Amino acid sequence: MISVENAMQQIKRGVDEILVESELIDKLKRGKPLRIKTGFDPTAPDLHLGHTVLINKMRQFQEMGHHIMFLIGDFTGLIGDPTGKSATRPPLTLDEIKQNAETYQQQVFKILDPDATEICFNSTWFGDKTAADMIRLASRHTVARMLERDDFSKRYKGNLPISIHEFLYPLVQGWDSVEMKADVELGGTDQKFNLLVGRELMKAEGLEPQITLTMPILEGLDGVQKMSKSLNNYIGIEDAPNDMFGKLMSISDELMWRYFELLSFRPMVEIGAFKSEVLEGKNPRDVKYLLAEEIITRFHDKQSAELAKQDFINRFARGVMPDEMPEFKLHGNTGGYPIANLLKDVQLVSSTSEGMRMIKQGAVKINGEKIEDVSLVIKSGKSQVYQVGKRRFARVIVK
RNA sequence: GGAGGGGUUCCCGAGUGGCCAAAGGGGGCAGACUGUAAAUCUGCUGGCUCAGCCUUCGGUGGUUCGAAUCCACCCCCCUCCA
Repeated sequence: MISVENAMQQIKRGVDEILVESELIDKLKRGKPLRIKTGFDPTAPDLHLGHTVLINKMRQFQEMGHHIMFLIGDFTGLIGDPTGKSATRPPLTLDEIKQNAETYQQQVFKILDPDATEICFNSTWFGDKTAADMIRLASRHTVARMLERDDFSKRYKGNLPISIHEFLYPLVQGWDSVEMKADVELGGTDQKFNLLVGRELMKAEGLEPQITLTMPILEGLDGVQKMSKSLNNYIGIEDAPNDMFGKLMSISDELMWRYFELLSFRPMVEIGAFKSEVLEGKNPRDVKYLLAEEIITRFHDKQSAELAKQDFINRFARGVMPDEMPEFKLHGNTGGYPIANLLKDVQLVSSTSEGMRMIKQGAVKINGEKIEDVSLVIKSGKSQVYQVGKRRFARVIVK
């Protein structure tokens, strides 16, 4: 095992806060593998890079030889985590939870070593708890303390609803730590409150309290709001290589360094070297290429990464049309196919109104030539390439 | 249980009988500029068979030539009192 000092240095990469750091050092000094807990709600079956910040940290611990416990909150999923929500979250059904949990595992093992990861379900110990048990657990915390939580107090002050069951969430999550005898629990910064409840419950049960380690929430493609599916600013780990490449290239230079720190497995020294090169005049785009290639290699493979890069350069740096694009065969009326309908029917736009707007704005091209006539009718004939904006293409033949 | 406030388009929020497909902002999309950067500027932002028509302001029903706006009942949220 590596030295404690060295380990701490690695562990602290990208971390937001460790509570309490000295306790973690003590635990590491014992030289035994630590029990590392991370919990996930089975709510979002499609993982994106934001989720992987935490998983990367787990992997790091795993590589150092610690025991990784991946907790699937199948019981907590019934509650719906109130964290960071400005509204009550609808609870999931059992079926949804089961299915999501499956998908979760498949995706997570693109980063973690499945053989060295323990998967836990909190229904194991909560499933047969009685109402009386829950009341006992609920008595462990006060309303005032709960309301200290940022998201609760905001909602409370903002006259927004908070359901009683949402108060149970942190308690249940905390109890998981007791059951799992966690040494360290990892979570996003928004989880800090929940993680600390775990600490307290462990103390109250006479256990050594867990260390809490929080990771920052990754910003989405816009660089401001957190990466999330609902904001549509995410890169899914199952996104196609070309999509990943494009999305990664579209982030700002500033954000790129953040992505390097939190998503890349390159040592910080190397990343620091990239930074100096850019300061000395290297085009940040070229460094961004490296990031994109690394990420795509991780979730697909090296070859796909290279192809994606080539495709990107052809398409955007040289303005070549992509080789692959969706193809459609349409059957027009005798009069032909009105352009706006055609664009809608091949899903380049979501409505004919939008199609017309796009034409008026000069965003629509046929075989690379801009069209201006909103009422253009496409006669049947050979296949042509239709383009809306810079990224949306389709090859269409009207019969 | 009582009193009061509120529910508007993707989000926030203005709108109290016709000039309302609904101000303003955010977000999004497109164009210019670029490295598909970012920032900035400009335009667009319900749908359709698109100079016209159709559907939308919590729900249902009503008043009216005409309703997001007025009335009735219902549903939901918040505040204060109990």
